[in-house]
Amino acid sequence: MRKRHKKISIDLGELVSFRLVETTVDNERVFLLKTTEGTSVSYASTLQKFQMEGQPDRYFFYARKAFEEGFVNEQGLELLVQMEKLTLKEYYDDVQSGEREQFPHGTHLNRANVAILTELALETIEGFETANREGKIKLIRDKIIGKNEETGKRVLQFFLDCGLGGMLMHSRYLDKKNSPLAVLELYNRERKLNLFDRSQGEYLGRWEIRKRGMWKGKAGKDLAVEAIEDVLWKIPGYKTATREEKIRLIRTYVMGYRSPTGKEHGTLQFFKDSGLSGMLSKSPHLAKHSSPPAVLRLYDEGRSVGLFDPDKDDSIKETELRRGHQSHRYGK
DNA sequence: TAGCAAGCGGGTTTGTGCGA
DNA sequence: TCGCACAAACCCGCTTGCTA
Repeated sequence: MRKRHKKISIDLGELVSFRLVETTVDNERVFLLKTTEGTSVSYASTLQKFQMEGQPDRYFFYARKAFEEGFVNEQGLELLVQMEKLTLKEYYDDVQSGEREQFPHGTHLNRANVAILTELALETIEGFETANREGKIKLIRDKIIGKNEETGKRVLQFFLDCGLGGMLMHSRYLDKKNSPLAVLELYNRERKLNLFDRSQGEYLGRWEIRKRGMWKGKAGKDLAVEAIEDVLWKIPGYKTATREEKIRLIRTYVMGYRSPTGKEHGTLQFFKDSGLSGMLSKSPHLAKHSSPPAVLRLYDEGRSVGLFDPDKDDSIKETELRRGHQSHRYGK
């Protein structure tokens, strides 16, 4: 056990005198209130120690008072409200069942709490808890990104239905309010899952989780290029292919794309079916909206592949893209 | 501090016209 | 006939303001 904070003696009602100590219990960082009479372990037993079981809001009142009076800094306050997963699970279940209207005050002031609550919500998805990284990615993609086919709900609604609306709205550790992407990014960071790591074979594209204004500005342009590249990387062998092979693969799998829905086909439908219809119709970085040449040119400009290199015979011609290039069709 | 609701604005979907 | 190109409607992420 290592001491972190200086001893503070303060009269705060039942919290007669205590000092703040950080330690690790079962590999989980927890905060202890050490009183002059002994040590209380974890958030739950701290409440027990001070006869505040079932009164977390009262405990937070004192913790906040300690902060306001300068006995603990912001980091200290965060540690004071750090809860172990078991305790959070009880609060989570109480909120879900309606027994508790909301999470105790201060719950969302701790980064780890936010990650645990996100995890508890995700673990309501069957198989998530035991899934490996790839399994988790698949479940996130299938069950909460985009419209869930069973519930018809999207990712934000998933977290709202899990009772995490307050957390999404108020936690200081989320980059944006009510942003499902911010929640998943924090969970990903805290759990070190590398869900968005593009160097891995399977990963979540940052563009897969919708965000307001996501296609705007330089960041939006970079994201668009990344999204197009992600989609092309799904073509077997594309990621490591030479320029010539890339062009051949694009002609075969993109320009010659046959949609399984049997409606539209070709380049545009390839990108639509890959989840880029929104970018196609709204990205301000496309010379034309929903234009296959514009999409591939944006990608080519961003990655310098040389798809349209006028000095090379095998380059893609815009005329090939303006209409469906029937000679490239496959799969029918 | 947490939760809720309303409203805005932007992303997504859908429908249709047009040209090769 | 096919699929690109565009517009409009719809949906949902996000902000704001209010209350408990």
